[in-house]
Amino acid sequence: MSGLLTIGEVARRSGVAASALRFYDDRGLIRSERAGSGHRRYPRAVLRRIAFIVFAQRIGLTLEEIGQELARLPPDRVPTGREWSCLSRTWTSRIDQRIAELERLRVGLTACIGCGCLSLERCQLSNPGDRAARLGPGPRYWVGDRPPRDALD
Amino acid sequence: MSGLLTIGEVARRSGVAASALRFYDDRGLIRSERAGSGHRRYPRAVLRRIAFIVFAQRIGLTLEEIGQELARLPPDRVPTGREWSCLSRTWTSRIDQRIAELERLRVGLTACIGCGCLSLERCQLSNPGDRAARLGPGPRYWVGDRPPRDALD
DNA sequence: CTACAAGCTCAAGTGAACTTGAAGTCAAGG
DNA sequence: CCTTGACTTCAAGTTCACTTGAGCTTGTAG
Repeated sequence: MSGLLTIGEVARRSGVAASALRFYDDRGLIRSERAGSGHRRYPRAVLRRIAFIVFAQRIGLTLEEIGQELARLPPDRVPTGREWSCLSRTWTSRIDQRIAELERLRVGLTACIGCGCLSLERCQLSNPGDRAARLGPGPRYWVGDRPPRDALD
Repeated sequence: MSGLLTIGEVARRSGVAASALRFYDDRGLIRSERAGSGHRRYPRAVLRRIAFIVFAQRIGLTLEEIGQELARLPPDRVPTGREWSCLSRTWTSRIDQRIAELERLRVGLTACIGCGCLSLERCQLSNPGDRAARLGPGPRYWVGDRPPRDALD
């Protein structure tokens, strides 16, 4: 046992498909050495890195964002408490925001839609602090964006 | 004012782009009549239906699922309390599951990753009750699926 | 009557996160 | 030596939820 893992071993141990690992490799989210044969060889530490990626994805970060976080952390060292707590704070608040939204939705589910009043006018599921919850095009009034004045139904 | 709305009016009032409304229309999520000109005309009730769709999307349902829910509800009547509470229960439990997952992730964020122990072996972020959280391919050990016996790092 | 905004259809494009397939290479067992 | 399985690259395909664009028609204000 060389201490280096093949892509197949990493896939089996992490639960992430080999094709996905190659994809991450191409995007620079994980780094591999190459055996003489051209085959990828991963240090065991890659498993922790992959766990980090999967974890972050479940929180809701895109691979793009995850890449940025990973770039900010030390590449081959365990992060210090200080480094970690910074990242941790950001993510925690992101989690908390999403939980808050879900809780608002749950309230709306019984209190607003149930009674047939699901309307922009009477329901205040919207929350001014939540503007950034979703960027880009798409429906956003319900998640915090203000509807134009004539939107009331 | 005829009581019927054009697609542009619906778009403005709902905050959902006209192109998205046509898309929903094609998929049968909303229904329109047609003016003699061929232009879509929507009854005001469509706004409630759209609100329902947007709401459900934020909870995390796909349009496919939303279509099924809508099909089960009465097409042109406000649902009865019984009808509603059935749907509401399902969605509430879905929300609760997701919140529970996020809370586990938050704990993991400070307790497990922070201390450098982010490993399949020592961290028990996994939760046996959460198997169905994500179907299909993709990494799942961290969200509840059991890793194979040799996966420990 | 003429602009021009708003609507129509249909096909194709987008972006995220991968997966699949083709065509070829490498390592180990019999 | 031959087969089998694991690996390689690269291009193309997949799903979801839309958006964009082309080319055409309708409705309305001046």
